[in-house]
Amino acid sequence: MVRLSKKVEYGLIALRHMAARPAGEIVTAKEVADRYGIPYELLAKVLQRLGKEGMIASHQGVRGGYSLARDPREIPVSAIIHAIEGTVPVIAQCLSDGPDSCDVFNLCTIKSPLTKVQANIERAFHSMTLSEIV
Amino acid sequence: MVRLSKKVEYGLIALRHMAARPAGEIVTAKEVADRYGIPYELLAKVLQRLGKEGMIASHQGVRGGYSLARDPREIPVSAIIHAIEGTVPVIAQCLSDGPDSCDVFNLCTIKSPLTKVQANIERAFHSMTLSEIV
DNA sequence: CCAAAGTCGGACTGAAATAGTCGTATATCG
DNA sequence: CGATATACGACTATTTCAGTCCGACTTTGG
Repeated sequence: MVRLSKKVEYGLIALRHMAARPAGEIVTAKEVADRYGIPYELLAKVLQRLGKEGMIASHQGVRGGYSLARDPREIPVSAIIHAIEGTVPVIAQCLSDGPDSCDVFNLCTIKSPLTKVQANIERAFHSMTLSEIV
Repeated sequence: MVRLSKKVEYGLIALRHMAARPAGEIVTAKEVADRYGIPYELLAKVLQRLGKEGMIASHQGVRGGYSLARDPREIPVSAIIHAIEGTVPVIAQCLSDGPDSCDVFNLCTIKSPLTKVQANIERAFHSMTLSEIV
């Protein structure tokens, strides 16, 4: 399968929600969760993560919440995915770095052609910004 | 994560292996499994699947095995993925048809923009054929 | 005919990733 | 102080994926 995680979907929905209203306006996690039927606790974690990555600004306390930290036109979808998942999405195991890379795949004959496809996919995610998610 | 399954990787390796030798030559599952260190039983299933989908021809019996059924230049990678996974890879849950489609995602604001990304990814897989996997 | 070498195909198990929950701490405002 | 937020880690449940096992069928060759 080639599929984004629910976390990423939720993150995109929340960010879009913020982008669709006046810049700087504060939105709470609960508000978004209720609005879109997303489990609150899970969304909260996603937003915390996005906060840590500098994608959104967090405001604690009683009138707190989150607000977009950047211009939606300058936030590519790829950055959102990366912020939430931590790792860069890699199409096939034999392309990944680190210890779990090619153990079986020393003999892997597929590696180099797949890097091209990989590049295409990354471009697809990189060329779309939050502002385009209308 | 955005990643192909092992089955697809194994399938690609096997098909490439066949494409790299004289057309019509018969190759056994065991042969490929040994050559690339792939679990035999799993590869066998993948090849069975590819056979059912008409991607390769199966030959039963003692001198049996598999052979490519089509010109490698006419087999796009997308067809291979589709044959093995059964379903079309869909980037996000809200894009899929059927019962598990939008239950939470009626309110999903992300659907239409993601279809564009989806189309890009499909194009990436569609534009590469087996013959290009050198 | 029969045995060996193949494919065919479903049921099963184990491991790992993902989704979701819970509890508690901390900050802020009125 | 008390209500309302975020912060954060530990825990559980669910699903998906990888891999295994087993029995059946098919063909070739002796």
